[in-house]
Amino acid sequence: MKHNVKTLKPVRTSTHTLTEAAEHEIRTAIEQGLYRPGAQLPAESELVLMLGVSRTVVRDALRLLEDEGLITRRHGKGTFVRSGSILQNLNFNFGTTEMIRSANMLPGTARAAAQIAPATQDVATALNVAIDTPVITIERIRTADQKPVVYSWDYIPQTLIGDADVDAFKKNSEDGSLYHLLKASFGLVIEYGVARVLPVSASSHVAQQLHVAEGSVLLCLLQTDYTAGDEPVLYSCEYHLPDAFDFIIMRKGPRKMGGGSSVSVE
Amino acid sequence: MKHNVKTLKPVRTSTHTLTEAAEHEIRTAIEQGLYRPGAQLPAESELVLMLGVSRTVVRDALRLLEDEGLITRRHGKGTFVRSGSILQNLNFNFGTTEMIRSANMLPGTARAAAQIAPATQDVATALNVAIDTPVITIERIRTADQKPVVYSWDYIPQTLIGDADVDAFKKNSEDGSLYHLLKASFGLVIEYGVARVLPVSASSHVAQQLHVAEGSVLLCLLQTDYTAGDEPVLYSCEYHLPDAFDFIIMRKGPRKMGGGSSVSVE
DNA sequence: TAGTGGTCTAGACCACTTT
DNA sequence: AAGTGGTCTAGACCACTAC
Repeated sequence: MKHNVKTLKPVRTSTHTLTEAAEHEIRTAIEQGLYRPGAQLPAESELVLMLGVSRTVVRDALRLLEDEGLITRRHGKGTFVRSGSILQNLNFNFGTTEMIRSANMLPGTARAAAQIAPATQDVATALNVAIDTPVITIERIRTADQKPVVYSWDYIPQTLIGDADVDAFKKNSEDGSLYHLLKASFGLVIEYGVARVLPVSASSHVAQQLHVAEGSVLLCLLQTDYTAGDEPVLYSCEYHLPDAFDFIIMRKGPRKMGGGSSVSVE
Repeated sequence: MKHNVKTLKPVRTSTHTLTEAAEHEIRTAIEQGLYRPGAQLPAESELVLMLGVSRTVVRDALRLLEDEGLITRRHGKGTFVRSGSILQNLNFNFGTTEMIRSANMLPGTARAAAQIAPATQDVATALNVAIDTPVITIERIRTADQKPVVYSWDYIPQTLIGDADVDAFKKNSEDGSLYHLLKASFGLVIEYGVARVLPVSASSHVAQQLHVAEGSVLLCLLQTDYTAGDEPVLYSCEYHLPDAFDFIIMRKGPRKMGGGSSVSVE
């Protein structure tokens, strides 16, 4: 067997680990059609040679792609490209804009308002601040192909932001990602979110914003986003039209709960 | 620093990896209160000594616990026990029974019926069989503390089961986990599930089963469960009372999408 | 028997946090 | 400077799947 072994070993920088670089290369190869859905990827040992990295790096990269649903690995058989990659996957924390875009629709904002208001009980609890603490409050109607699909409220503690920037939020929130704004302007990097999902009946106010009948069924996503240090940064309440998207969740397990072991921590 | 270093190195068996054994030990130590919420776990290097395994095993075990939400790891600081562990976590694929039990309620079945019927379009698509293929069809009303909370339909291709076992399903489905039955009786091990979550309005039939008004808002979970070989085994349609449980999802990211790298796959 | 992914070791160096 | 978790290496052996 011959292979084009490349040894373009990258320099590890603070922003790119070898694993991330390897993952990106494999993903790109798949997306460009070098490995088609259903096809088998080179063996891990091959990838080690091709990428010039250790097997640990290759395996970590493949694990990322597997978590994402892009590939599957089968013991003794090989690694294969998945037939249909799963989108709208709630296991990943993308914003509404990105979600609409990935559905091949045009994202937009029909209305955006930002102000500073005292935290209600729910908001205060979610953000772990005292009730009535001032929070940046953003109300938005998001559209896909000009049609309203999501009505949302976002809350950010003012203390995390500093003053006088409410307008920046209003301006930014019209087109873009809050995540990006929080990172770029305030150095707040969201690491993960915890979402509650529940079915609701549209109140007259919400119904009006989304152009549906009062009492229509909607999906409500209540989400708190945290930094790596587990500090709550952003609380969101989103009302989704049920027809607009398919929300999908990959559920691992059931877990093989380990029985008696003989290793001991004390 | 002194530590009770135990070197009870377990034998790796086909059912228990070292990683699983280590994970179980650490989890047990936490659950028994040895490490309380907010407290710091021993450093990875300490755990290596205490458990008598390599750092790889320790890290893999900690990763499992982190995915589960039991601990958090902070670069440069340490590993800590989470304050409140997250239950009803939709990232994991437990059955309704287990879910009710973990909410400290008494699980039960108000009604269970099993029969063989031809697959409808939806069922056939989900299970990747031809339309009208015979499938085991199970209808159930699940109760928590005697109160109906979930109305569900489960579908399993008959070819996976062999004949004449419909009654086993009826009998078993009254108390227990389909997952367990599938594994114990037919060797079908579920590795993961893909769920669609959507809000619905209760039809008159469903409303009657759950003792709610017609048109009430319900959460519908449409889930397909797969084996390790990505073969669909079980398709479920569950209608949940919105008040009964809080469904929670941990969402990773937003991802730091890697920019240009210099590793090449070809 | 050969090839695959899964597990595991022992050790190194790096980046982040605290003292 | 010391301690932590994060990344990476090189190599070994195991378990599963095919031929």
